[in-house]
Amino acid sequence: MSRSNPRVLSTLERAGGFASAQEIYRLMQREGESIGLTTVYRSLQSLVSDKIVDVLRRDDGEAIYRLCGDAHHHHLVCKSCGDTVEIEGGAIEKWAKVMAEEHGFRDVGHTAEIFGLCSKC
Amino acid sequence: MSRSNPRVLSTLERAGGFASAQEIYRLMQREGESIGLTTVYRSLQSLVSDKIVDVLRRDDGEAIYRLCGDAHHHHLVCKSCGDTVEIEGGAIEKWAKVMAEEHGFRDVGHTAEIFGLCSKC
DNA sequence: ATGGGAATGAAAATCATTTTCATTTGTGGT
DNA sequence: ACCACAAATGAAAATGATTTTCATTCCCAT
Repeated sequence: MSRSNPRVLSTLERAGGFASAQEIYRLMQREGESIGLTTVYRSLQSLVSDKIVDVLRRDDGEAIYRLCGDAHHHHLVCKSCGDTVEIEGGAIEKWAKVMAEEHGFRDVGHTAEIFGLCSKC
Repeated sequence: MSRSNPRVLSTLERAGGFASAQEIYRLMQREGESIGLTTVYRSLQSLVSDKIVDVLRRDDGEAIYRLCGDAHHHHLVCKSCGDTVEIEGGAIEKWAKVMAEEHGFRDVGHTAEIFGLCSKC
């Protein structure tokens, strides 16, 4: 396994806590930091599995990485400007639990996301 | 511009109203239909711009096309054997609608999936 | 028939992401 | 200091979805 390169995290923070791997890489290059694209991807993967950042997808399929708090939450994403709101999903937790029980599943997790156009777009 | 090849739409319907371009292509091949991958992509693009189908993204970034107005459902997936159960998600629909309204979003859609271990695994 | 625009698809190009692998760096033990 | 070994790095190649190019085929109105 590999641990995250700290400069990647700090660049993501500097980018406003929301950027793609390619953008982070370009940003670091532009600022004279010497790093390989591979390391950027690896660091981001590691941050994701450590639950320090979240991954979402842009409309064009590119992955965007986003710093997030540790509380379990869901996202409301604007498909035009990418603006994201963290929302609470108590109803979902309950739904997932009931559905899982109903079908004999255990050890369950879930994903849920809402996307649409925000008031500005 | 190009118009959609009707066999693409009928294959998407036959696939349960929910599939990726590659899947539609493979399905058509398997059933002996002669078509090029390019035509599948072009037809899907055209269906999307005609608002006959919707496009979403899988977690891996692959685009999945879904018939609009299709009664949609969610999935309960076993992370060990991959077995999938289609489940109903009335609670989610309501949740998504409320959350969207609360934050001034419109034209919203959503994704939700539950994963865990099925009774056999 | 025939000329022109639309449709088609094979092959090449693009682009994000992952994998490979050889090299460098860091660390602990002696 | 020195050596061995694990972890980190990054260049280059591989992968896989999607798009573009372009030559060919199809269709339809004249």
